Amino acid sequence: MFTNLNTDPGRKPRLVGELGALSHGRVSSGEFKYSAGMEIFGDTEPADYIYQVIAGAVRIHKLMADGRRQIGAFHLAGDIFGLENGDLHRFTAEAIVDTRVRLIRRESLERVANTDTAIIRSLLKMTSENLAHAENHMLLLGRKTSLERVAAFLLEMHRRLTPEGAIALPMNRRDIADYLGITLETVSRALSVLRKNGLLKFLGQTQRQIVVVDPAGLARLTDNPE
Amino acid sequence: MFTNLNTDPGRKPRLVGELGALSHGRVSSGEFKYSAGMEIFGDTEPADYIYQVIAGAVRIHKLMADGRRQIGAFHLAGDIFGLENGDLHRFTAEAIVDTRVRLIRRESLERVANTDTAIIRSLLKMTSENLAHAENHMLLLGRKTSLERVAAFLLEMHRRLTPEGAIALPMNRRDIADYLGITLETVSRALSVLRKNGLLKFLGQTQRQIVVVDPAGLARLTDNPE
DNA sequence: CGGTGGGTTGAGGTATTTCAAGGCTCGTGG
DNA sequence: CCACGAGCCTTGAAATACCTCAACCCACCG
Repeated sequence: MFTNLNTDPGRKPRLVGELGALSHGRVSSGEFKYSAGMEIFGDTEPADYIYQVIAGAVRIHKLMADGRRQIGAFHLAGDIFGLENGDLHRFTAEAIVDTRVRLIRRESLERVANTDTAIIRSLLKMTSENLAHAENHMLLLGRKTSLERVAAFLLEMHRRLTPEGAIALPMNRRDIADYLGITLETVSRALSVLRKNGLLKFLGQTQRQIVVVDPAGLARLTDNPE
Repeated sequence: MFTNLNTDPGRKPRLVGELGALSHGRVSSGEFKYSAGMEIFGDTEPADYIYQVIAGAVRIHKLMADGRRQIGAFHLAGDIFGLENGDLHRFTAEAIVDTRVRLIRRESLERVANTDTAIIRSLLKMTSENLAHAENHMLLLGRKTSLERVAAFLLEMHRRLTPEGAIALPMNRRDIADYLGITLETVSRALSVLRKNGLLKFLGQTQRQIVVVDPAGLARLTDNPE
């Protein structure tokens, strides 16, 4: 019943509002499916396309030589990702679950942008939103405790994929850990603490857990600007 | 002799290249001086101006309710800061040392941007550069050891304010610590280790230290994408 | 000169990591 | 249709990187 909360294709794609030209057919775009775990693009690859999640979930990350990983963001239905100013991608992007994605040729976007300032403004707005997210995430990574990080994560997911109140998390504990800069065991322990304090419930024991949170209670634990 | 390396007003301001209109006098701008420690703008204040460092150094930070601080970036001669997409600043900005700053009315920039796509493109480019910096910093804050963080910091400063090879750091240990998400004692210990390993020299014991680094050696210690 | 604002270093404490074991779910193939 | 392995999650116990607290030093300034 709750299984597809997060991948609901009925959700209104945000891009339509953001980049009017796309819906006017002035920019060439295609659609593509990636199954869980597939790489969408790699770090330092040429950024020939930008992407929009139609349904599913995507993680973007950086990897260190010894395997340490930092996930910079999760992208959910409606989100744009892979937008770069330079010629190369700065993250690797992978589908977390089976995911449908719209592809837009960058070249075609550039062409339209030359004559249409609204398009560039949209790109600027999206880049600014990514920047604001990264800035808040720096505070989390630099200064918050593990409990605060996990509370902030749940609040973010609550805000982004819950009209009703139940969250079906598409990502596993390792993904959450690499997003929050802690280990998967610490994530698990923090979730247990929150559950014991009644700020969190697991509905059903099915692999991808469905979660109900108490946003006001969690907000008291973190210092979230969002 | 090295005292003012970092605040050299002779350095070519980067803005001239970035925002041509400013040098054409089509955007109203003024100049202002802030002494060390002064606040330039505060978190959640209206973003009526954008700023360019002419000489000196600025830190921008977020503060938690209990005083924990995360510095998002240091801005040096030539850098633009305070550029927001929304109406409010998302950081507090303070002068680290005595600093000269150029102010540009946002309203006046907006007006020009309506007719000049080059301006919006410049804003997009600058925002993207800030984003790229934040993305790299997330990896540092989430996954690097204290030694790797300090090495990365020194490399960044080396790249940004050293044509010659000596760095006069404008910020103190607490600022560095809050930028790197560690404590000032840990910064100090890491610097001592680097010094013992010959990757770093202090020139002169004067309050604001001058530092000479071995970039290749430091690079081996971190995983820096920059 | 005495105080203040850095900075370094040591010793001990602690949050988080690491290592390890065990349980649950689900898909697959005998 | 059941057995089994793989993936995921949780929990415990021990190790450790970093933090906290504290002492001390030095440079600078009124």
